[in-house]
Amino acid sequence: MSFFDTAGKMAIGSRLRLLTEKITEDAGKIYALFGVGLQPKWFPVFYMLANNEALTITAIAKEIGHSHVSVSKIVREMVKHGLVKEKKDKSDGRRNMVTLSAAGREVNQRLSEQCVDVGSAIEELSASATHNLWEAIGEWEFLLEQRSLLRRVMDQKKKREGQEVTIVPYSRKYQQAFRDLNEEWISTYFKMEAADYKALDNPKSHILDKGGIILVALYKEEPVGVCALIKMKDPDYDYELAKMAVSPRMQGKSIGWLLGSAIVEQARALGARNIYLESNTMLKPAISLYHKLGFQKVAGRATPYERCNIQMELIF
Amino acid sequence: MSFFDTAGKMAIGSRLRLLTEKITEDAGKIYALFGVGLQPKWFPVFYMLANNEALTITAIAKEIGHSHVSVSKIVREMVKHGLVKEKKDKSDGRRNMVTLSAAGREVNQRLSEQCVDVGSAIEELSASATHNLWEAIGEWEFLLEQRSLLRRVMDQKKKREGQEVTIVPYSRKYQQAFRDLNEEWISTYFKMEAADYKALDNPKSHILDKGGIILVALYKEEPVGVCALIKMKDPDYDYELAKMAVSPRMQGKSIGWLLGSAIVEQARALGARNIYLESNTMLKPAISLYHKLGFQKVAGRATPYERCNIQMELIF
DNA sequence: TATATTTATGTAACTGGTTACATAATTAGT
DNA sequence: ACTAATTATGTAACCAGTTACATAAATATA
Repeated sequence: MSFFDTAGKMAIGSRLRLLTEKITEDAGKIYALFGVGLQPKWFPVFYMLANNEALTITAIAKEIGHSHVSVSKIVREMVKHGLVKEKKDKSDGRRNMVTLSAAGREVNQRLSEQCVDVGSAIEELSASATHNLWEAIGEWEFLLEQRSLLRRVMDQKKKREGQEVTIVPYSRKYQQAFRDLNEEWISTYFKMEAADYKALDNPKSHILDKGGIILVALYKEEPVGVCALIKMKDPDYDYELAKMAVSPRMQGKSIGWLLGSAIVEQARALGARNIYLESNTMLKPAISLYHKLGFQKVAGRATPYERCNIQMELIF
Repeated sequence: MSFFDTAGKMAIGSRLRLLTEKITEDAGKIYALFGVGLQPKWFPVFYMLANNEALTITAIAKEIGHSHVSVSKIVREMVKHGLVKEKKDKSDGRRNMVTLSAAGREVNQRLSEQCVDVGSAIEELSASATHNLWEAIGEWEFLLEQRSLLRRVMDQKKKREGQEVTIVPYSRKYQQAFRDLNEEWISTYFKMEAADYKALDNPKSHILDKGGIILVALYKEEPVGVCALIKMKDPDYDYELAKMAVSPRMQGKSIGWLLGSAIVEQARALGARNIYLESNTMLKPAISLYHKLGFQKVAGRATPYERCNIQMELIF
């Protein structure tokens, strides 16, 4: 069974399941060996009851990490075997108070010997291993609690894909993409306005020839994001960041951040004192991106765009 | 959920199951995230097929540690999703050869990216833990392969119970036990003989008063084993080890060994040159115990017992 | 060469859990 | 004081595996 050696970490779930199963199987035999009339799967519930006067189904479930349904079933089985008793709580009609019966307490006595032997067997096992499984499980539980495996994989994916994104300067072949990517989000959230058509249809004359810049983000050769830096005729501001668009199919790959920081870098290289931009508070991810890039909200100015309800600036 | 902290090692199965479950759950979401049309539970089978031209159900099962039934089901599901193909083996009509379909190979391409990200996520996770779960699992698999958990617990039990056994000298109150324990095994395997009754009914006059010794093994105050050292009137032998009996309900606690070595010790203290005994080869555990105590088979001598077919001696 | 054993696979039923949904009792918010 | 939300529990159906048993093909053996 070299599978786990070659398949690597992808099979960790499978591997854990197998180990769990092997241990559970032996656990069954161990209970039989000690002649304690207890099923292994009852143990967590039984243990909780042995160490508490009376507990509700839900309380047990929460403590041992099972679903309440599972606990409910187990309790039912144990009642049938005379190990526990159920009693409705007087002060709360929903609660089903479960307690160990006399027979259950008697079993608990005998169980303690088993606990000792299992404990020392595992102790001995751990002692002959260089890596402590028990501690390792505890750590994983903790680490996964902090940030789930899913989250961690998502982050890795983003990181890897981000490395596959390249930012290149605009050229004729990206004109269609420049228009389409912008039209896509604008018409999703708002309506295309006259000023949009002017800039999107004539990027060269309206942006580049006037001393502006357009950058394109490529993912596997395909343009998936664009961003423009437009020269402003304004005494207060040198450039405007505008027409930033990222394909919705490419969200979550930091493309916006890569484009944004590249454009800011270019502006700095061009000797800009500042950058201005207009947006809408509806576009939360965009606003938060601008924040991360260093932009700050500024008081209202005139704008040709109806959809603009927030204005920001970045001072170098 | 402090359960695992207090319940200790007895709950290791439960704890492993919970961790496994959490990981499996996230695994499902990860497959969804990558849009690879693969169910997590298919992975081990899929992986094996991706790395081998064609495999039989059983071969896959053996390699990934599932039952063949499970593999059979998984293959059926994957066939329905067009990922694999089945084909009867021409040279062996029982074999069902399974291979990846073109679609399956295509999925394999996309899966590789996922493998990379999952691999690095787990790598990163391991790096931030001080105890290496992966290695620990490997070690446990190995150690449990060597000696199962059941075996280890059995050994612990024996050891602990052995420590609770005390060997005490015979006194009047053990006369009944001395008789009953011996009669129990003799009449199970053979028939009580005249010589038996003589010794068992009058231990004082027949054994002790003639310079012999009787030892009793107590487990929780109860006599559970007996053994006699009888002075022999023989030029060759000083003492005979006889009437050794251990309650069948107390087997597997090394009581025989404790009694035997105590009696050998006493004989040595009495200045014996040797010990003689008679037994029957049918009683395998007894013979092997005598061997462990240092007894060797000797040639035939006269004996009052019909059941005797082997004679042994221990030379100091 | 006929028969017994082993091997490959499938079907049915079980197991130890789960989620989804339902219901009744309690608590909170106006 | 009433309605909405929450909590405790149960029932039904599902899930990913298992074992037990059945069958057919191949191999070993007398």
